[in-house]
Amino acid sequence: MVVTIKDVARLAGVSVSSVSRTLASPESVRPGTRERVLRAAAEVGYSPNAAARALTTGRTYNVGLVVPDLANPFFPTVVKAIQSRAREFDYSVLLVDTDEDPSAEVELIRKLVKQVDGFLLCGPRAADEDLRSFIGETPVVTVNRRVGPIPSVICDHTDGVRQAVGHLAALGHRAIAYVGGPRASAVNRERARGLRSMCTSMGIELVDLGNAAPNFDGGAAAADLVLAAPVTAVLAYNDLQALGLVSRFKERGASVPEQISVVGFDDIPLAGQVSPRLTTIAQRGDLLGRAAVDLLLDLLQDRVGAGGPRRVMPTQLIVRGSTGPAAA
Amino acid sequence: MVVTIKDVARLAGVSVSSVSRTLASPESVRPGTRERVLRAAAEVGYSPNAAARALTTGRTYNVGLVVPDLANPFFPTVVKAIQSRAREFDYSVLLVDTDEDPSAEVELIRKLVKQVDGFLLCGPRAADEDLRSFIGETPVVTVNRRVGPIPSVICDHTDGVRQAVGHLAALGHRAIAYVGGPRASAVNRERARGLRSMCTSMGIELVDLGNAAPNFDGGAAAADLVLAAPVTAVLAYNDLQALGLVSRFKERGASVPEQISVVGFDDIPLAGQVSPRLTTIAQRGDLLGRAAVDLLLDLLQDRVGAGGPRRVMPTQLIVRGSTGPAAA
DNA sequence: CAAGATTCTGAAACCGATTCCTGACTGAGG
DNA sequence: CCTCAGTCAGGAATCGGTTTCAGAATCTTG
Repeated sequence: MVVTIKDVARLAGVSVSSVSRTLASPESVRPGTRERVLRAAAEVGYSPNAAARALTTGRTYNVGLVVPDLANPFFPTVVKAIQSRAREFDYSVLLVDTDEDPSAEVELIRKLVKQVDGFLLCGPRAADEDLRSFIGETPVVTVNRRVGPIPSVICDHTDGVRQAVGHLAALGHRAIAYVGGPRASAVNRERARGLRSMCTSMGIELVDLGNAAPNFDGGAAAADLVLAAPVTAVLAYNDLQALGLVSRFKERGASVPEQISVVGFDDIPLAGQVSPRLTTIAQRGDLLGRAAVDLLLDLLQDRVGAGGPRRVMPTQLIVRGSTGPAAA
Repeated sequence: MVVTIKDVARLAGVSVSSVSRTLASPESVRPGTRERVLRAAAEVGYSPNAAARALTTGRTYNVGLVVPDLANPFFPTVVKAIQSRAREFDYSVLLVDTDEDPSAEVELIRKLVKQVDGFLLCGPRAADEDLRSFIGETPVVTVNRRVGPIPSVICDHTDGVRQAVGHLAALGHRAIAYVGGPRASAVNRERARGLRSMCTSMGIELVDLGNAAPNFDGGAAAADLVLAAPVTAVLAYNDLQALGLVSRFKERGASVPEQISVVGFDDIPLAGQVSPRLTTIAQRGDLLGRAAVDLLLDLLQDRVGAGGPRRVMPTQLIVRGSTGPAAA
């Protein structure tokens, strides 16, 4: 049988109120009582029923975590960090994978709204107005996306792009291509925008190759477009794409970085392990996840964190073997 | 304000019981009433409070999902499948990543036990007796591990090993090495055991290189051991290790598969995309996850599935470029 | 059309906690 | 020794649903 607070109360010879109080704020109860209650609780192995607690307090101690695609190695890093940080505060994580589907995303959030105290939306794909519709209803923190007044934790992608373009320019590249990610991805839009303005200001020609799937095959498919374009370097939306590019370049006999330089995004674990090792713009998924949890928890406590409702994390260009001087 | 069942009842001009009934079993209520209730519910945008429901029914509609390490690309596949299958039945997934720590695993399960209807334990690392201690307390399904009478969904790793050894033997290999995974991994034990018996019966010499970390670096570290051993082929505990092996072999100037053949395990997405493409023993994480959810849900309905409390999924050797005829 | 069978509906108990409110007890001070 | 303030503990209401039970409404049937 399940043991409830009543069992503990009976065993300790006190009322349920006293048990509840003892567990919630031990100092509000006399030492003798406290002693007996704790002993009784330990004896029967009592642990409170989360549903009952949620019902009275209105707090579930759950957070909803929404990711577009767990198969993208960047997200597990974030999810791990979120899960572990949330646990520290006794919060559990309800995970939802939307498979890059904006409408599924909205629907799933709707369904979960009563089961969680708030949401962490990683790279949400839904439209701004849909996301905005949740404000007021439930606390939300977006990760790597900025939507109006919604608190967010983002990486400074613009700065990352700046570093990458600077790096390529220094290597003598005068024309570079960009392989885009999902149209619905805010990160993609921000990178593309940053890239345009950066290239313009540095006098570098930018060839936009449109949107490709944010995975290995998407990159491989785009590789031939790159080779057909008058460029000596290519930036990919993420590392998986970059790996796909490199792989297809090899097949086509285009050597990296001698003939073409490749820059990825994210610095997934494998990026530094393949050959050639991938030059990439790193974002620290673990820091991102941790900061997102902290921000959401601040929100839940009604203390808007000292850092305000948005936090920006640095990005860093990691130069490895996939970039080199521009081909003549 | 939040809308409750009372608001719906008032608006529809019926009692809360009728609203509850209408939503739970529409056929038990007169069409006219049903009509009004549904209209009212839609109008105010009612959705039931999960905590309240859990309190009365004793069912949370949550399942606990425990994985050792989400960063291992095999697990996201499983998690995605589990999440999506669970959603079909309106179950939510509480995700826990134990970071390969057996004691954390037990502790986390304990903490979640009141919040879920049951657990899915993917490749649990805890000791048999610890896992057994949960039986009776809460429904549990283990994935890729068999513990006494606990219902489980596993891949036929022994058969996978059989296929791999047969493949290598046919290629003329007479001595092979095995790079092990985590000591706490049941899959590792099963593979090692199957490997031993298979090699014995086929007259192939097996060199056990002990346990390595189940990731790229673990494989890279083991590569030198492999080269120092009198073998012409190596089986790794998983694909990440295999990739690490290949990478380090390249650095050492040992060509794959000419000088040494490499076989991985799992068939993670990248396995078919690197060069040389990895020969590997595939296990379908998606099928595994889906079957695990179905089994757990059967358990929760007290109908032990037609397939009984254990289900075995096939494994399949995928022959690609990393294996070839044994070096002379 | 009345009586009995059947179908629907509403009132109320209940799930397991939290928390407000009140009364009992304690100790201090006069 | 009595009063009063302050501390501590218990009773009861409450959260938002589900479900049992009994009575009301409807339908059959003779």
